[in-house]
Amino acid sequence: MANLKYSRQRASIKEYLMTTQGHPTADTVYLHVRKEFPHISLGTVYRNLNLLAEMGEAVKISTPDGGDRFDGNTHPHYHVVCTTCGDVMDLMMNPEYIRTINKKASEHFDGTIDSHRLLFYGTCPKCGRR
Amino acid sequence: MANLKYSRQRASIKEYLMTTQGHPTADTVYLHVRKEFPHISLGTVYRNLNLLAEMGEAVKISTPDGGDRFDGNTHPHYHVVCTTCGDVMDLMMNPEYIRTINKKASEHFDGTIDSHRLLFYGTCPKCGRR
DNA sequence: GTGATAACAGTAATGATTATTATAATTAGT
DNA sequence: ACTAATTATAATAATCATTACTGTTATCAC
Repeated sequence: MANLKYSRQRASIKEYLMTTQGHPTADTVYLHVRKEFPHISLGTVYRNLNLLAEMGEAVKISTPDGGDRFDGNTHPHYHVVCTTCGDVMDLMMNPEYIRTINKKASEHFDGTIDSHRLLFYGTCPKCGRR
Repeated sequence: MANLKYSRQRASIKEYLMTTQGHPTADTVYLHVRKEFPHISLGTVYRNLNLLAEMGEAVKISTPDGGDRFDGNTHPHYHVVCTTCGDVMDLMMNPEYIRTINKKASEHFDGTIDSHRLLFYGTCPKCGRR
């Protein structure tokens, strides 16, 4: 774990994830970090995003629609995909309830439930008023 | 809807989905249907699987790990991915509870929640006893 | 500083899926 | 049943997101 050297690029990627409100794709991160490091490559962005996710300093959000997204907010929470504009938003939920879902599932499964991925679909406030 | 012609290939794909216990990938379906139609192409399998899913005669299960899977069981239910063997199993849950999740999420989101995708991770009974 | 090691940029490769196109099968009209 | 119109097929090419590889450069322990 300590055998991970510092890199300006990774620091910049993390900085961007922490400050942005949205849930950027690797490509979006790439376009932004490029302003600071014009020669950064998309492969480096992917590698560092996955490194950050492994270290628990970021969260990878897999969506079946389009590419994966990344979130600097590591508190356990869910996400909503707006089916109109495609935007991804946070959905904070009681951690207690999150555990409850696993427990409930265990009752219906003859094995062990460790975790789950939950993604909501709906309409965001912006697209809703129309 | 009626402008959909019959095809032996699609019938065979559906037949396989209905009778198999598992949750095959497009490739697995391809390998099986091939026994009856040695000249079927993977593209045809994909197109018909998606057609069946659109018509509500099958369900597409998107997993972030590996390719999509398909299920002939169209009753609303969830799935568990065994983190040991990679197998995908059904997890029947009270439809009431499924609706409850959307309702609960709505309370924490300033917009509309229409649906959700939920995938569990755990250990299947077979891998568990070891 | 020096050298080992990890990170980098650039590019090639992969894997799953979708699009394209010419040919074949299926339905509909007569 | 015969022929034309329509739609599906097979084969291939294209796409998209992501990962792996290669040689070069930066970081860190000594």
